[in-house]
Amino acid sequence: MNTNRKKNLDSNDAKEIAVTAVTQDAYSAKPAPRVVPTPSVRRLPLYLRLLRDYVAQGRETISCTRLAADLRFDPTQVRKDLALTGVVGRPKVGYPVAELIAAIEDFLGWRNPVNAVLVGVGSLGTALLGYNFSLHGVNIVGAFDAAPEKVGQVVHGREIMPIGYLTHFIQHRHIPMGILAVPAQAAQSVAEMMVAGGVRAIWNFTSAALQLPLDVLVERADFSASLAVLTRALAHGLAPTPPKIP
Amino acid sequence: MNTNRKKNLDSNDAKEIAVTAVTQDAYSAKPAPRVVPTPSVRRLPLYLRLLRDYVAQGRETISCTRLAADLRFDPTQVRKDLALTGVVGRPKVGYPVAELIAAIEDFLGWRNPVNAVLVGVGSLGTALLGYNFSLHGVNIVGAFDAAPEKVGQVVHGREIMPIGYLTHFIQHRHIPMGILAVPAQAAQSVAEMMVAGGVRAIWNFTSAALQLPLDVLVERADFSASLAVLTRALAHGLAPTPPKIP
DNA sequence: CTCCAATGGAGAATTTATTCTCGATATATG
DNA sequence: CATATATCGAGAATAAATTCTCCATTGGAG
Repeated sequence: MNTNRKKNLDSNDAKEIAVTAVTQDAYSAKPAPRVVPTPSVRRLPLYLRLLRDYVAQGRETISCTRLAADLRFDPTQVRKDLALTGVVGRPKVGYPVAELIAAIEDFLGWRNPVNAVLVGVGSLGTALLGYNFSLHGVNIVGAFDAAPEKVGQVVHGREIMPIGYLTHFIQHRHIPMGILAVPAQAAQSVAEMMVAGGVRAIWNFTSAALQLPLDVLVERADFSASLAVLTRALAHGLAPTPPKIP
Repeated sequence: MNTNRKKNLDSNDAKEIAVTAVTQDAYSAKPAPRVVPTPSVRRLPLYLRLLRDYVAQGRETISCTRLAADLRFDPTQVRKDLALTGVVGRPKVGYPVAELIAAIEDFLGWRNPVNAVLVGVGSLGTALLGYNFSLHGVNIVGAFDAAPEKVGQVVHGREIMPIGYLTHFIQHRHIPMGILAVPAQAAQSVAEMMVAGGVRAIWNFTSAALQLPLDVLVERADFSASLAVLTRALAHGLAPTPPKIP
């Protein structure tokens, strides 16, 4: 009964297709739709990965039929997802690969990485520090840990700072994102420090359910959800193999 | 149009509530529903985590109202999710905590862990080997890597074996699950080896879109999906802060 | 013992996501 | 130049997930 937040802006989204640049470029961008399905956002990186492969193979255009076949998706779903980026395809040809890549990166904010801090330099935290997420929209610019013996160590080029500095560091450098890789018991209090510093989003690798202000976006990344899907399927005679007899 | 696999058995699921053991236990199990929403399965571990906290606090029963408040979920959603386990609650009291825990673990198959092999002992693979997933339904019983210098090393108590042994190992020990933590370029070929060995599910930490038989369940665990949600939100003025004005 | 308030259960209603259908368009072919 | 066909775009139809509504039950208060 409460979630009427988009009711007031979903009435004017169907009447402004292809008004811009009808003539010259043919691959013209449409205004991006205002409301975006989260599952589509999650799928976009998959397209991106594949599109880069196509570039490596020298392709300049790609049809959604082909994309769908490679991903085992429904072609219509691919079209709807790609429509989010505003790139338009051409009949009989497909979408321009290079433009699509750029548009997806733009859409996801992956051309302008945001800064982030990571807290909890255990085995997972260390692994995360080892990745370079700058092509995925995130730069980890600080690492923190509660264990005094870890403070001062340098892991993957970053010196570990004490938790006591966390809030001030975030505040002072205007860090918008925190990565939580601490033990579950510590999660809530560390998350609160992050929020106190002004973080607007948290990537939560712990199994804790965080209690935070509603305007802080928490993305759950702990392993138990996907494990649940896998083990449940294996225990109960596996996913019933969608028959698909069209 | 094709997915009519449940149509023929959804007619007889509403008329047999609380027929078993009406008198003595009161917390009687109902027959589990046949079709299960995946989002619900993903949420079950969250309940489990919270329920264990409640046990630690000495609670014996818990209302879905309270659970929902702690998780910021809708109470009805909590009820529907818990109904999957077959545990029934009592008005004015709530659900029996201990029974719920057991029922969720059973439902997810977490009381009888399945064996799994892990391939790719890089930083992420090493971190995964360090976790003990046996309370989450999985025992990693073998680790493999392509790099000759890693083979023979012992990581978190497991000796790394050469990739060449992978298929035979899976086949011989009837391993139902593979964990993919290799570089994306190697993902497809390693996945095929796993499938050749007889694996029925793959936990895929790579960014590759695997092309495998449809009866092999692939659960995507790579980081790009959740990063996409986070960075897109941060780039475009964040999740519109659900106003919640009831 | 009777009434009240909290609660779970079931199904309906709504919202969200996916898939289907159709028409338009651009390229290739003859 | 005319025609056939692969493809996209949009909207409709379907399916899935979430939320709402109502009712029955239970324990506690008076």
